[in-house]
Amino acid sequence: MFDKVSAPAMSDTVAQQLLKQIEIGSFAATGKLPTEAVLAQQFGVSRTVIREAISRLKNEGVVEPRQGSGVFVKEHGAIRPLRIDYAEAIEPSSMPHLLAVRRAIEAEVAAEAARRCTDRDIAEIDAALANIDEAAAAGRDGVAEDVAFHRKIAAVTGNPYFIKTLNFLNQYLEAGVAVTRRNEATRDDFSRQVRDEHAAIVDAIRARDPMAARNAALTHLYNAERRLSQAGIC
Amino acid sequence: MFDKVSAPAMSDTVAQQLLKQIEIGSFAATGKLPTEAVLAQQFGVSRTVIREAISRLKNEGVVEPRQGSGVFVKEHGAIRPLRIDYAEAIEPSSMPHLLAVRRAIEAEVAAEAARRCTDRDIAEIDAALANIDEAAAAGRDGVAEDVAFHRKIAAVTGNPYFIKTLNFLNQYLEAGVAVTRRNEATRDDFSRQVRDEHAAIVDAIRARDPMAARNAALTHLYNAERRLSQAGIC
DNA sequence: CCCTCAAATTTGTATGATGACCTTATTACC
DNA sequence: GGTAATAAGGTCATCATACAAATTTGAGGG
Repeated sequence: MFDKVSAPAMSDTVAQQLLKQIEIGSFAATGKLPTEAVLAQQFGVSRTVIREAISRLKNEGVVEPRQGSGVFVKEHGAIRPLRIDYAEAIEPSSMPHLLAVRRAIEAEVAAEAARRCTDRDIAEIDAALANIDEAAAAGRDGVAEDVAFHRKIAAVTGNPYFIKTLNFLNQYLEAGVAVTRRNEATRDDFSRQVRDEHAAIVDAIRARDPMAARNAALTHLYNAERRLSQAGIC
Repeated sequence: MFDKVSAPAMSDTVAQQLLKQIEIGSFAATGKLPTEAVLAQQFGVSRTVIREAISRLKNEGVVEPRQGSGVFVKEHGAIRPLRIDYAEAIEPSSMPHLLAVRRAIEAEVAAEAARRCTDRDIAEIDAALANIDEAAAAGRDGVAEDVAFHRKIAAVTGNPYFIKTLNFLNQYLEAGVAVTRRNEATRDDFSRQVRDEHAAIVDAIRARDPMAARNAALTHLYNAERRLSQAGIC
């Protein structure tokens, strides 16, 4: 019924572990993976599972199997895009990891925004903040306004990669965020807490205090994670 | 250059054709694909090939196989990977922006590492740090060792997305890092400064002090940016 | 009508075999 | 001795079969 419970899937875990080893550089010496038979023995699974795992890594452009020769790790001849497997990303266990990345970005975004923001930027951020309250007052969940608020702050940094990265992460976090906000809407203490945290970020930016802004953003996202876990998301 | 000639690879073509049929909506009626056995017969291949093809579509989030039930097409649309145009990324003006993203990640990585590291992790990080000195003593630039050091710290966080993101960023920053390290090697004050900054990060992690680790990492990367600009990179 | 439970269906995994292709070592020839 | 042809072994690609695990289905009993 609920897609979460269904699939630990051996080939998935093997692919994950292999990818991790590759990224760490375990096979950097030879530039190629052990044979399928050896891997099967190491992982304690059949060659079938190993082959499916390798097939995925091939599909992702991480490795290139050559018939008769071996499975070679592809050295980035081409720039490899940052891609996160959807099935893996929506696993509850992945949520804290994705949130950690977002936390890292948002913290630096806040600090950078505090350094570079103009008076006009601050006014726009204030407006975005007010929009969240309006949405709440209107009975909407305010997910879009919340996203817009954070996006506005990212925009004032003038760093397009912050925005890109956050947009990318939001693809995976969106569902969780929506649930949290719905959850927050039903609890006054949560709702007020989020408001205060947002206000703290804006205040620090307004004061042009990068350190305070960073800490405020960190606090906000640590608490967001806590709220998520209390909501049973992760 | 012409690596394509060798392997059309049956599972690839099957996956392509299946994807096309799915996009056309051939299975929209039932919402699920025919059984693997039927597909094998239709395509005139073995079930192995069908399974590999389906495995890829699953990996791409197009379908979701459920044991005992069937292979269902996921109405969920395309997740867009994070791509950065290479020509844009290597422009000097982009370098500070990419560095800012890296700074964000590294700071959180250091904090997280300080929280979760075991004694053994610390020993490995120490070893990675020593490797940099060894490389320097041997007259090498130590780029690989420097990268390995940061990667090791990222590894102890247990967060695969940190590693992925850093690897992704390194694709673009690699060149700049190499130049900086060569530049550092020629200036004792730079070299010593980098050593001290690295040591500060490790010390904070050893002390299990997330805040200090974050600040040490931030300092390191702010200074790295300064050194880059003094070297005329950006 | 509903509940239980067993059979049928379907994907997941394991195993063995064969072919295609590559690498390496050996051999034969000059 | 050097070089090219050849043989041997290793490795991935595919196939075929069998069994396990999970789900769906349907029959039977209350």
